[in-house]
Amino acid sequence: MTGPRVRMAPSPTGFFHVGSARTALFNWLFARQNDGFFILRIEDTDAARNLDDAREGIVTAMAWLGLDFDAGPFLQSELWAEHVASAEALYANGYLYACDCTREQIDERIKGNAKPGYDGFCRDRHVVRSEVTVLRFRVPDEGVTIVPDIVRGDVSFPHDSYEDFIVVRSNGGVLYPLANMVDDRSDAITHIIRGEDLLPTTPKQVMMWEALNHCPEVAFVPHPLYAHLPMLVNEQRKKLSKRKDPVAVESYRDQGYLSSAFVNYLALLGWSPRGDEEIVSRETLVAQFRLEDVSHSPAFFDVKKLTHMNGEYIRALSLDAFIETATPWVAPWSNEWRPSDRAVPWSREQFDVALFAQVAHLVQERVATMGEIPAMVSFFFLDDVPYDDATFDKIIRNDPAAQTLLRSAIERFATVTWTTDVLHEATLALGEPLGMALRKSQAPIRCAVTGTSVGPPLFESMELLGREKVLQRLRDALVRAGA
RNA sequence: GGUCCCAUCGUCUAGUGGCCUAGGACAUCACCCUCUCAAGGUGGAGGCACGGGUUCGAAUCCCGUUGGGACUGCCA
Repeated sequence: MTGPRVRMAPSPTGFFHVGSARTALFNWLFARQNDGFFILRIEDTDAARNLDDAREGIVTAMAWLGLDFDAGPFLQSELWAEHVASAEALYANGYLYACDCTREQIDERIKGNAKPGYDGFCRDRHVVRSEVTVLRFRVPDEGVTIVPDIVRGDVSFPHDSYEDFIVVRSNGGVLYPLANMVDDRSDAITHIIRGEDLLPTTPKQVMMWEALNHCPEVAFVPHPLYAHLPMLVNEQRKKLSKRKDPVAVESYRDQGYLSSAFVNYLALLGWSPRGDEEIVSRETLVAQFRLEDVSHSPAFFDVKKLTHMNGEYIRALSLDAFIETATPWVAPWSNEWRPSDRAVPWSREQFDVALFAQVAHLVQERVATMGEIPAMVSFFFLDDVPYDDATFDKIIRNDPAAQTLLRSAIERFATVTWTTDVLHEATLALGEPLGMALRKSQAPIRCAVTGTSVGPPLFESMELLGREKVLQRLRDALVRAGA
């Protein structure tokens, strides 16, 4: 295995962030294309945030996205001893020094300073380590650190813009920049592909990586290359916020976005396939993806476009595949997995699998997400028609002509041959004496039968629903209208 | 404030000095199709932030301005 070694290192929050998903995807594409090795590592160093379910959530989301990893998931906390050993090596070789300043003391001291941040007060005080001292990294006073970045080229950071940052907490805990970097060393990571928000802290890691390579007791590890991906932003052009923006991958899955469409859309954020076609297979993604081609500017996560693409993917499904895919949304009780927090409007007894199979083709081309299906077909399964009151008033209650048409429809439909075509012709004929074109005459019937003015083709729906139910609904509508 | 990143239609992007009268996609508008709604088809409107250079020639290279963003924790 001579290919690159990459890793995805999400922190365990309650859900999988779309930004993490995009980062994971780009790592995965890079690894798969180059016969590389992809590692999943969960950054659970901060004990307060450590959640037991988080690991399972991340693994589940990765599986849904179809991003398989070659090793892991590892927990960063399990490598605690190595982090400490690396910190001790840095300390022993003079790269770290102890500091017993409190936040208050520092703030007081630097109040008037032009440059914010720690002032290096303890650099040469040889403070004795204790449970109140932290370990700080001695940042060179002059010079720059260069971050080699595949996306942006070499980025140079002046040392004097960095304070002597804390590496080890007073309680002995090793902070993220070191822990994360030590893990990358032990995993022999060759390419660090992550969000641009990490770019400013990268020089710290580069400095410490180099320092470690200079420690005689530490094995030399060649420096990795970086690829900082452009941020995913909201409409306000701010970094996607987990509080204000819809960023949970799980919620997109629950709403009925297909993972294939989701992945395809994610790939388009900061990258684009060759040619004019944006809907491309996973294989094409793997074949064409280039880190060098990743764009430099932030990308807005546009749900509208995602939704459109999802509709295209749904329509491209075979009818059988569509029915199978739809099952969790229409018959959640029959599946292992079902969308969370999604109640179906009908009961298990009311639902009719065979009928749904016949209805499916009518809705397949009308929905953009699987979650839209129930509302569109509920009138097939519900005993009481789910009337939309405003529509009912407008189309039937306040329209005497519509009521007249309904009466004649009841009479006519009682004897007519029960097929789509005949129903179509009959409705056309019913409207003529009233001076109603078909688009006008079908409206009250549609409203009476389906409860609303929009939906699947009416006459096919009526055929599938059956004569008895249709006639009953027509009569009920008149009663409801008080006519 | 400091450091760094970024800048093509409203949005995602193609474009790597002449193929650009700037291409595609989403959104939007119009028309067609049509039993509603979609889908589909056709067409339209819409962009190189600004100012200087470099060059025979700049969306493309350089500088500056402006604008946006990220980071700046004993979080990750």
